[in-house]
Formats: sequence, C-alpha cells, structure tokens
Amino acid sequence: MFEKYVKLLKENSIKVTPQRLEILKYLDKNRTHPTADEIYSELKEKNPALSKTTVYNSVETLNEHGIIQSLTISGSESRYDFENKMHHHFLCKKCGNIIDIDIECPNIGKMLESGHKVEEVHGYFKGICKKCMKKGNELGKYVQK
Amino acid sequence: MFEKYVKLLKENSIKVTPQRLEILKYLDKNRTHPTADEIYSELKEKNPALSKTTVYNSVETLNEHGIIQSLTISGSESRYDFENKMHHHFLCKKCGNIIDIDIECPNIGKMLESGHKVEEVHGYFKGICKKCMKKGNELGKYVQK
DNA sequence: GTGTTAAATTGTAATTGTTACAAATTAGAA
DNA sequence: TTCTAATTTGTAACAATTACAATTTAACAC
Repeated sequence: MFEKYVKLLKENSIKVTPQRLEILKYLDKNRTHPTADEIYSELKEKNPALSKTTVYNSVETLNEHGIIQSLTISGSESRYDFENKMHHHFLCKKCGNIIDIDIECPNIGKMLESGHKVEEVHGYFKGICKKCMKKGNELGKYVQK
Repeated sequence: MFEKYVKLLKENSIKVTPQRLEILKYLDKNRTHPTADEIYSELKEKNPALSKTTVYNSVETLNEHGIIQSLTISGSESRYDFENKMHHHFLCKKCGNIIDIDIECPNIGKMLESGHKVEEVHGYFKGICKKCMKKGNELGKYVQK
C-alpha cells in the first residue's frame, strides 16, 4: 500500500511518518496539482489531528528533496505535483485547471552554458483551455487572474 | 519625458494618469523586476498621496493590456517587468536577483496545435546565479525558497 | 472654458496564503 | 528500552493582496 512512498522517503534519508505517507499518496492519486489547503482539508477528514503546518512543512521537505514539484504558476498559491520529471504546465484562466504539458525545455543546453547553476525549470503557459474554448466559456468571468 | 508612456496608454485606450505614467517610468528605468511594494515605496517619496492600492490596480491593468509583464517566479510575491517581449527569467535562490534570459520558447508551435488558447508564456529557471557561484555563496543561507 | 460621467485614486479594513515558534510527540538508532 | 534529533501540532503573527466606499479626475461633449 505505502511501500512505494516509504521507498521514496528512505531513498532520500528523511524520516518515514504517517503524515508524509498520506500526503504522498494523496498527491499520487490526485494529479490535479492541489494546493496545501486542499491536501489539508482532504486528509484532515481521516486524521483530525493533522495540522496545516505539517502539510506546509512536508511539501516543502518533499520539494527540497525533489520527490515532488512545487509550482508557482498561479501567483496566489503554491501547487504541488507528484510528477517530478520535467514537464510544463498550462493554467486555464477560466476554469482554473492546471494541465500537464509533456514537453521538455529545449533551452536547457543554453542554460548550462550560461554559468548559472540551474536547479529547477518551470514552463508555464496561461490562457483558455481547449475545453473552455469549446464551451465558449472564454467570454465568461475569469476565475483566476 | 513621458511621451513614450503616454503613447503606450493611448494605444491601449486606457486613461493617462500621472500615477500610471510614474509607474511605467519607474519600471522602464528599473529593470530589476520590482515588486509592487518596491514601486510604491519609491514613488511614495515624490508623491506622498500615492496609495498602494493604486499601484496594485495599475500594474494589473498594465499587465492585462500587455504593456508590462507580471511574473510569478518567486511564489511569494509578483514581480513586474517593463519588457513585454517574450523572454525567460532566472531566479537566484541565493541573492534573490531575477535575471533576464533572452531566449524564446521553441515549444510555442506545439502549444498552438494543442487546442488551448495561449495568452502568456513564462519560462522560469531557479538555482544559483553565475555571480553567486563565483563568490562561493552557494554554501550560504538561501534568501528565497 | 464648463459640465458631465465613467474611470481612477485613495485609505482603511479584511482576507488569504504562509511562516514563526514553543511545547509535545515520535521515528530511528544505539 | 532508552535516547535524541526530527517531526508534528496549535496558535499567533506576518506579508501580499483584495474589497469596498468615498473622493477625485481624465476625457469627452458642448
């Protein structure tokens, strides 16, 4: 059940706690790039003693170790992604959904030559997603700046 | 003095106000990708009546019209860039500086075929900048997560 | 110029996401 | 089983941003 997540934590020499396991499981099952608050609200139901601070601490640690990815695409809140391989993201300003875009950044070569030490690569596109375009929703109120 | 900025506002059919002109001038002269608070603090000195809300309103309007660019690279606060042509950014986690990276995104073609309507393209790299690498600063405390 | 009106500005208060911190608990090693 | 550093918890603080109502003003028509 949790072996996969236990392995991830042990490989990174960080302690295996029930909270971290639940957070990893939640992110693995919910590939919608949830916020810290969404993780908290959902996990709080099964574990009422869970603290929001723990969620923040955990995702920060997991991100630092490269187990998960922290996204700053929306500007107002961080999003978390279980997928840690490089890929890009599209934020729909209408429905608020964040869609995975499976492309690599072809500029990495140039960046390696730049002299800067690159630790993270984020490719963010913003606009109106395919679904909302079909619905004609692009004329409606935007949910996200 | 302000003709350039007046022109930008008129081309976009938005009102020419002294506040907007000062904000544009400040961003044009300060290509360090300032925060709303930095813009406010600086301009407040010459115009003590300036409101922080005005700065927020103005940069939002200017960004919506594509006159300036709003960056969500840091996660904790928005940064503003007078340069509105597509380019990427590098955030140094040590010194906090945001460096312009003059490359285009070669993935745009793919994105146009995706069915999503792309309105903004953000390429963010994070790590340790060349200068901080030389100083050996990469071992010090990070100023920015 | 004067009057008019919608848009912009202002100041304050509220909100939201996140962090600081001290006390209690616990994972993992001895 | 014991020990200790790491983690978790809860509360309070903080910082960035937004809401909102009152005031002012840019731009347009006359």
